[in-house]
Amino acid sequence: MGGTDSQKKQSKGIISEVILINIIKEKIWQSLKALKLKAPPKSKINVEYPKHKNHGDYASNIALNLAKKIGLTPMTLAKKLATHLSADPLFSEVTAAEPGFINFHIANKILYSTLKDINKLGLKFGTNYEHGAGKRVLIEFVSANPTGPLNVVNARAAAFGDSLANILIAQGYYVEREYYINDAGHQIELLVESIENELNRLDAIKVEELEEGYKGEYITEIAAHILETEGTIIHQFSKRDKAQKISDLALEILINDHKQTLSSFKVYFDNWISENELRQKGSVEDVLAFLSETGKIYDKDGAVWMCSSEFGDSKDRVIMRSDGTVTYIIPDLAYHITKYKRGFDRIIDILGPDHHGHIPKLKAGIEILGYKPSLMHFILLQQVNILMNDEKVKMSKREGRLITLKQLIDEVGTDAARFFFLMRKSNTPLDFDIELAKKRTADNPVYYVQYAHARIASIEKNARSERLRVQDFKPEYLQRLGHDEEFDIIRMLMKYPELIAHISSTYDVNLLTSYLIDLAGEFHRYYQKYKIVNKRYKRLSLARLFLCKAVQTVIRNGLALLGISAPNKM
RNA sequence: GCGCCAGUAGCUCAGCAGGAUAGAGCAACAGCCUUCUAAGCUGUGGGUCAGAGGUUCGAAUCCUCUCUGGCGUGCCA
Repeated sequence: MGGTDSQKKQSKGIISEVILINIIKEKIWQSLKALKLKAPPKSKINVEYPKHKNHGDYASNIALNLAKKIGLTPMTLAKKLATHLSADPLFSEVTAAEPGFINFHIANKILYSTLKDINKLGLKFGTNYEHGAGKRVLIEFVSANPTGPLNVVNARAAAFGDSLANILIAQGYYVEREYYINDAGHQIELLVESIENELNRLDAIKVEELEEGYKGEYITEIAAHILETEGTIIHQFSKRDKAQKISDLALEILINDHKQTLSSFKVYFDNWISENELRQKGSVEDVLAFLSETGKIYDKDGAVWMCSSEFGDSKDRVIMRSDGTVTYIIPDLAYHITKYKRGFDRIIDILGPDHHGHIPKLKAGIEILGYKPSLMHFILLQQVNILMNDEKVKMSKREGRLITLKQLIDEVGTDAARFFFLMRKSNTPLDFDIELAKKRTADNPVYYVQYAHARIASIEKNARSERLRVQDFKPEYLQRLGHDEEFDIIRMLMKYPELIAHISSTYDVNLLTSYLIDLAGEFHRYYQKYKIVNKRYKRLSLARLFLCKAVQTVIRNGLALLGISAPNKM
C-alpha cells in the first residue's frame, strides 16, 4: 500500500494561472521604466491587500520606498505612477494616497472575466504548475514509533503533512510523501519485553513487574494474537528466537494498524522506509566511517562524540555510548543521507513537539558529512490538547492512557478532525475540542464551510426545476451583477490562487482554513440577502448562478487540498 | 543554566513577506423562517496587541532586554 496516489494526481501539463498580484508588480515595474525612473528588481516591488475597502483592491508602497533614492517626495512619485497606470484597462481607477500609497481598483470587466476563468478552469483553478516547475520535494511526516497506536500529535502531523503535500503538488512540485518506521533500537526491545511479559501473564507464568515497559490494552491484544497464531510452543523457543518472533509479529500488527488508520484518515504515503532495513544494509557503519574520515569526532568519557558545536549546535553530542551501541542520531543521519542521495531539491521534515532539540544535531551532522543543510526545512508541530467538557484530557503513552487517532476518527469523523488540526498555525499548541468538533451547528467551522457548498448544490437543483439552464448562460449577463456583495465575493475568489502560492512557500496551511471560513461567510450573507433564482429575472438569475458556481468551485478545490469532502447534501 | 515556541477582546484564536481606522468565532443581549437547506443571517457592547527600549517616514509585525507559560536539553527515539 502507499501506492502512487500523489504521482497520479501530479499533472505534467503546465497551466499559467492568472496571479493578479504578480501582474500588478510587473505593471509597476514597466511603468517605472516608461517614466524613465530607476526601477528596483521586480522582487522588491511590494503589492498587498489593503485593510480598508476605500483603499482599493490592491495597494503598493513602492513610492514610499523609492522616493528617497529617486529624489522626489513619496506623494509626487505616487501621483506620477498613478497617472501613468490609470491608462491600463486592468484598473478602473489608480489613485495616490497620503503619505504615498498607490491604490488600485480592479475594473469590473476584469472581475467578470475572473469569474469566467474560475468556471472554465474548474478543478484546476488555484493550480500553478510553473511555481514549482517540477522541483522534487520530499515530505516526511507522522513517522510514529511502531510501539503503540497513532496518537493525536501523529494525527495533526498526518493532516498537516498531507495537505501541505497537496498544496505543493498544486503548485507544480513533484512531491513524495514518506513515512520512516523506527523499527529498531531500544524502544523495540522495550516493546518486545512488554509483550513477552504479557504473554507470560496470559499463560499464567510468573511475571516480573517491568520498570519502563509499555502498557495499555493493545499490548494485551497483540499478546493474545501471538498466542492464537503461534500457540504456546513459542515459550519453548530460544530467548533470541522468541524475541525475534514477537518483534516481527508485533511490528507487523502495529504497522498495519498505522497504515489502516491513516488510510481511513485519507492519508497515503509513497514510501515506507524501515530503519531496520537501513541498518541491515550497513548504513550505520557507513555513517560512522564517514564521520571518522571527517575528523570531526573524538573519544571522551568512554563514549564517542561528534563536534556538532562547531556547526551551530549548542553542544557536542554523543554518537556512540560507552557500551558500544550508537545513539539514535546515527541511524537518523544515515536515513537523511538517503534523502540527499535521492536527489531532492527540498527536504521537508514535519516533527512533533518533543523533537525540536533534534534539529540542530541533525543539521550539524548533515553539514559535517558534507551535505547542504539549507535544503532541509523543518516544521515543528506543537502539542495537541484534547478537550472534553472543557477539561484537558491527560495523556500518557507509557501508561496506555491516550486518545488515539482511531478513536478521534470514530468520535468526530475524518472531515472534522482534519479541519480542526489545520485551523491553527503549526508552531502553536492546539486545543482540540471534541464536543465542538462533533456539533452539527454553526459553531462548528467545518460544517459551516461544507454547508455553503451543499447550499449551492441545492440552489442549482432548484434552478433546474425552475427551468434555468446553464447552457442558456451568456457572458454578457454577468454585467447584471452589480451589488457590493457580489464584487466582494469575486475579489475574494480572485485571491485564491495567490493564497495557495503563498502557502506553498510559507507552509501556513491554516491560512487556507480561515480563507474558506471567510468565503463561506461571504456567501451565506449574500444568500440571505439576495434571492439567487428568480423566474422573473432569468438573466440575473443565470449570472448569480454563475457566481455561485465559482464559489462552489473554490470551496471544493480548497477542501480537496485539505483532504476534506465537499458534500452536495447535508 | 542554555535552546526552541508562544503571550493580541471575558474565552479560543486570525493578522506578523513592516504600512494607512487591529479582525473573526464563542460567550452576553436584541431581532429574522407562508420565499432557493435557520447546519443560515442581522444588530449591540468589548483591546495600553505581556512590559520597556531601539530601527523606520511608518511597528501587533523587525532587533535587544525583562516578565509569564509550554517543550526540549551528554549516553530514550
